[in-house]
Amino acid sequence: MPRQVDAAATRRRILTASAELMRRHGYAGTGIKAILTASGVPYGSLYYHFPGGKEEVGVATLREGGEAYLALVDALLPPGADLPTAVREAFAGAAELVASTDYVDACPVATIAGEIASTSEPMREAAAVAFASWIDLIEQRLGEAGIGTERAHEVAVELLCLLEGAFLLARTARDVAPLHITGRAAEAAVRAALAGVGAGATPISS
Amino acid sequence: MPRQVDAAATRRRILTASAELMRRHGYAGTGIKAILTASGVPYGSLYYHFPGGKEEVGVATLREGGEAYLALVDALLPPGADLPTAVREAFAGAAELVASTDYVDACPVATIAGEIASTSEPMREAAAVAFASWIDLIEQRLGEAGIGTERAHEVAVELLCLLEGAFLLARTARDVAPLHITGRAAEAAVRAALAGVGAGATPISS
DNA sequence: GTCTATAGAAGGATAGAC
DNA sequence: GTCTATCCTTCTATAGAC
Repeated sequence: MPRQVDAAATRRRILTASAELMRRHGYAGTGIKAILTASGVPYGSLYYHFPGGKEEVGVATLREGGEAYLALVDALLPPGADLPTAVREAFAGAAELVASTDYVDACPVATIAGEIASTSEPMREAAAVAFASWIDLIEQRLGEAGIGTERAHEVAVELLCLLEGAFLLARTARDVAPLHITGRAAEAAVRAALAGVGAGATPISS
Repeated sequence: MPRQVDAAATRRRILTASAELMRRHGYAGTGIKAILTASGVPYGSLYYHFPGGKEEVGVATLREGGEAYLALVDALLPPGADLPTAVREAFAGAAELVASTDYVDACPVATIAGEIASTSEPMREAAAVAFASWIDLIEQRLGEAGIGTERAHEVAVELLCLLEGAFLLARTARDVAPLHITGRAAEAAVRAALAGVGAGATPISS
């Protein structure tokens, strides 16, 4: 069935183009035609794969971005990693990425999410799922390091907020300084949480 | 000269409508016609006051939002305030605002900034100026509390990133929890910075 | 599954009367 | 300074051939 293979490839081409365009121009600023032109896919094919039209493309784009970044978090914070160091390096890597792409590539979800949070329920939910999945994974890694569940959740949220805020400031100012500053703050927050581990809770033994 | 008064009023009506619409639908998602309808201003008047068209309206909207929030920061963090408490209350107030407006009113700059950062230089610069003005003021207040200039700048950036990230997560998840979590983190960050004041630097005497 | 043509609405902007 | 009429482009979406 080469048809199915082509179909999957077409879908992927659409989503790749959509992600790239929406990251630069936002959701409302990205036209279906622009996605078609960039992906080399004709009009009819898009509506075959995404009968829900632009909004469905947006939802799928957010989902893909969410999964991609979840894999990235998993790679940057592997089980058993030295968390403060890993976190610092993650922020440093983010700074490199942003600068090397001339301040367009940052979070694949944030830009779209901020734009449609009060406009499209399906897209808002997809973005919320993506954020929650990242927080859950970070929280899990912090928990494995001995930090209590509730505290681990708070620190995970804090780290993501620092990163998203820094992404926004860095792109707006065209300056990676916010990512380095928040990187240090994130490292400190993780260290502080780890320092509280010995007092009462059971630390990891190895 | 009642003409001038009316002119200023017209300009204000346009910017008020623009801010409200762009906060909800983003920049690209807000049409000139929608601004006209919402403000009750006719087509020609808008292009008289903003010859640069939509982009000039966007720049002015960002500028106004920046000034409004600068005044808000000034009110929330008055000179001589107990900073950890003031910061915690600021985040709590932000949570109330966001929830009470059904998760549409948050930062008047962030949503637009993320959308146009890679698209419109004039608007990007206006957003950057707004962010920088807030950071400068926060930094000044931290400095007045005895925190060294460099450290004060870092903490100011950290606080703003926490707030912006939390705004995004809260609006996306329709849940104010991120604002409460980051509020505690922000308070802790300020306390930690203040704790380091006595060691070498001159603390405020009063 | 793929492609083209086109409908129908909405977009930004301008001209020119008042 | 204000207002209306209108131009032209762009947008999303659909119909129907292949």
